[in-house]
Amino acid sequence: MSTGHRKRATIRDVALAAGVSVSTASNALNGQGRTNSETRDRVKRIAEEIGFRPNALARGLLSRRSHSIGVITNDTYGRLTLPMTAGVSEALVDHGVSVFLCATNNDPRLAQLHLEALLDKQVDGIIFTATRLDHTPHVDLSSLPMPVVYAFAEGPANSVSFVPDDSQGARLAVEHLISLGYRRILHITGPEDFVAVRRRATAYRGCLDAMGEKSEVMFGAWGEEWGHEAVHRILSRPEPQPDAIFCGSDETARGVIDALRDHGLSVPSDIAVVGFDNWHVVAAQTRPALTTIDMGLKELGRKAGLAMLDLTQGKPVEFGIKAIGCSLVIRKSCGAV
Amino acid sequence: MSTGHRKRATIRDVALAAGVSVSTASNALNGQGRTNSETRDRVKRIAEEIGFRPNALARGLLSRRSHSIGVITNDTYGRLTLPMTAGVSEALVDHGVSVFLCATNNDPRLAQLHLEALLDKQVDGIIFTATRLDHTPHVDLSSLPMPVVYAFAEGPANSVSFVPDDSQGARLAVEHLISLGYRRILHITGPEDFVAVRRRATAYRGCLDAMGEKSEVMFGAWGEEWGHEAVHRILSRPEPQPDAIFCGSDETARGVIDALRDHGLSVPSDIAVVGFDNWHVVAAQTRPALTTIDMGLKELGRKAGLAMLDLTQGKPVEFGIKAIGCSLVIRKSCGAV
DNA sequence: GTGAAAGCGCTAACAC
DNA sequence: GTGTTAGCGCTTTCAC
Repeated sequence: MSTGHRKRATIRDVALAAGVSVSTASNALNGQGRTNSETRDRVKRIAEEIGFRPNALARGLLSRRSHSIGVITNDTYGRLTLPMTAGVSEALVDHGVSVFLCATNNDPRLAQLHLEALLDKQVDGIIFTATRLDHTPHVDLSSLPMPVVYAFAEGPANSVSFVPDDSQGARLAVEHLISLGYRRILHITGPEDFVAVRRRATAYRGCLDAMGEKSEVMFGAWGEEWGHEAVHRILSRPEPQPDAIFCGSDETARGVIDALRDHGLSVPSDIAVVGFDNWHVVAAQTRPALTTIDMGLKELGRKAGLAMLDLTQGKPVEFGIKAIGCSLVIRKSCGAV
Repeated sequence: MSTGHRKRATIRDVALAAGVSVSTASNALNGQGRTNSETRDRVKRIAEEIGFRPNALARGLLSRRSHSIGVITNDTYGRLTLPMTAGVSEALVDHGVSVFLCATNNDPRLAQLHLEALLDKQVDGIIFTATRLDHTPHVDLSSLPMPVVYAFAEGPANSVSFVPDDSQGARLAVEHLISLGYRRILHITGPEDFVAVRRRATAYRGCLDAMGEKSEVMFGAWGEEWGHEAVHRILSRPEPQPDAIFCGSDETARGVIDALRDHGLSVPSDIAVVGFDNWHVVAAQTRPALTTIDMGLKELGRKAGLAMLDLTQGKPVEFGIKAIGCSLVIRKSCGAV
């Protein structure tokens, strides 16, 4: 059985077979310079026949563009990284750019190792990504010989960053509840030291303030357990109870919904619930299925990829932190028709 | 503010600064040939000082080794791919090998595009990965000019493949139940057309047959909903009821546990439950937390990475499909102390 | 021990 | 239009 480890055809083989010089072959293949259309077609046909593919290493050496970029992430689990990286990759593959994925596992040594490998490989740019917006790289990205883009992370002021618009996402959720007539809306969310948590909470308060309604935020751990605990707490205090709960994560929302059911309250007729993340495995399987906010991570990745493309091509790119709009996904837990 | 886009130091700069020729600098840096130890140290020191890093493109062009490999996956969601790729990457980063991640999204055009980009970039090898063992690549990997390794996928007989040992994993689960005294063990699992589902079911039946106990397998869709439905079905038939349920996925197990609770049965005192996957977001948050089987995906990725390393270095690698052992993770739903 | 020269595969000036 | 030449950054004979 052929292992297929035959030597690969080079442009010399093409030139030889076509009876032209290497440079003519190159010109013909790349449509550069003046080439007789007949020779050009012949060269192209022969290249196709012998399965010639240009060596990107050689090209890169000359052009100083490797057509590859690196994505550095601290996320091994993949919930945020993979959709985002898929978006990046999708934006770039049509331009022949491939993506090195480097998971640092929050280990500075690993981060440094990966970074050095990327630099050696002459990547055209680096995208830094993290599990939380206020996470900082374990390596110095401030003076690299190539552009750096931050995705789901906030870089320094003179950099290009893309983050989900947490404020707008929270507003989307709360305004949805308000439009359905809910007024006593509670916010159960994650730990206050997450910047995203604070932004969502602030936006939530803003909406209720504008309506002249009271607001209340309960900070806690991420996860379902906190949802249970929070519900127990509020149900054991005097009336009036909230008529809707906006949760800072789908996991918390799931905990909230389960706890409400345990207490004999039904969602959404007794209390409506909206989550945040649209993490399918959670949101689609709560009972009832969860109305939630989608951060559009893939699109965020696509935007980051396109910005990187522009940067590598020397096109002007607006600096600063760009907030990407979230969208509302309506399921049964609130507002389904 | 410096953008840092200064021209990078080449080996010529090092040679110039050290007052030696380029070839001597090269020898010194790589410890090749005969070099005066004093010159060698000087060259190395100067290289360090001016921040010289060898250009991997130039090196690769010469050595025909790019020190990069490609991972092709159809998984955009990331549950399986990312831990595995992290394992691959972890095994390789210390050897200076970086990993291109290519998500095909099950689109043949995209798969072809990615494959061509990888070939052009002279990757030293390709690892193919999928969301299910019996998924086939959308591109022809049979006669590539570099080695191919299959991870969580079964390649042709003359290839190197790593898969979880589904049979052993299932046995682990069932034997755990048996050792705890359970005898009427039911298996609620996924769709029968998955090879992994069939293997787990066969191993399950084998264990019960060996004990002289009856076995029963219920195939269905993956997901929690199927868990609910299956429980409703069994509880509405005549006695005797199972005393334990082995589920083919954590999601199904979660559905089963929730449904049992709805019916006033408690886990594990009335019925014990074991899952499969150890998908943290599911397994850790069921009530009670789920005893389940871990497929060791990261380790599987590491093994695949190491095999790839050997292949690229021309070392002998055993062909065929290697099954990687699963492990039992004990939580509250069965067997916790 | 060290350096000059050749060449990996490709592209871009510049003659012809 | 086409071919010759030079060179991207590096490693590797092979003289000296």
